[in-house]
Amino acid sequence: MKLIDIGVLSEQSGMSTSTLRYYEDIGLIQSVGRHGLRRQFDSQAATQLALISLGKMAGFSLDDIKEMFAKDGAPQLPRAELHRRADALDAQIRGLTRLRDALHHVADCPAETHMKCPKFKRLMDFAARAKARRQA
Amino acid sequence: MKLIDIGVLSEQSGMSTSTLRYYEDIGLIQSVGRHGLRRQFDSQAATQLALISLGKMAGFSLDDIKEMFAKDGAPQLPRAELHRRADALDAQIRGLTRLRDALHHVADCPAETHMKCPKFKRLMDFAARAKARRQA
DNA sequence: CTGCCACTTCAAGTCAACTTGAGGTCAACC
DNA sequence: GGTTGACCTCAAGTTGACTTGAAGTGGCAG
Repeated sequence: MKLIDIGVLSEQSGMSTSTLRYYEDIGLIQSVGRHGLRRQFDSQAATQLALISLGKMAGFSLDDIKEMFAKDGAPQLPRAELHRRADALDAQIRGLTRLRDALHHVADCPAETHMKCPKFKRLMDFAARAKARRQA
Repeated sequence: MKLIDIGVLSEQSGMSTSTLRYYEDIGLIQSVGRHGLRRQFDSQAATQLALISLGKMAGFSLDDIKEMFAKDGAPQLPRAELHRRADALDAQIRGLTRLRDALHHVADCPAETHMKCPKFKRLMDFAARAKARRQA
């Protein structure tokens, strides 16, 4: 297994070396050795960082991500919980799709006020309902 | 136009009154009067909060959201920029879809290590590529 | 008219996720 | 063998987004 220097991993992943050190501190990733003082990682670290990156995109906290995947990308949680989180993600994806549509809409709609436009109103009604559900 | 008390808006939106005051402080929403000391809002405020809610879901900062929509939900930015942001959202939606699939996968895949599973590898390859693009 | 309670202000506190600063180390290139 | 540059540690600082605390106010039910 060939090792990669923290600097290389930083470049590959787009995360600063201080972030990588921070992630190691909190136990999110592991280095497998040193070259002089410099941390060395194996190629699994790149996979982990990819997962972390996706998890952050989805709005999960680092703690959430930490308990979602073990260091090898294996699941840390019971199946049912993982499916539950995946379903929550689905709801979020639907919300984002609405926001994307709303953005395209306000960019192009000729109605002088958006609340007069039935399409926009539908999008906002959805947002209101989504919010109410989240609160419950 | 009938006015709603901050407490009612708080209940409707699922945001605490202190959050609503904070949002008013930073200019994200506007109250239209007082009943005694209590802020009163009009029904547009509910729409704004719906947009704010969606924007936060998408990972936009409050500042981003503030410049994206004016107080009536009208676009604050040039069309091209709004479309650009919508496209960025699209990329994010694709990433979240992959994460959702990855979650379902790790929950169910019988392979003893995930990196041995071609399906999982494909998902992670995507994540790595997405990250590289973002950095550029 | 007296409580009560949800609001009010304003400053300070909190939390996650990093970043920065000071002072130090070491492999590699000249 | 000296310089350099990217790393090292550890503590402290920063940012965004709120929340909390203390002290006060005012409409409304009884």
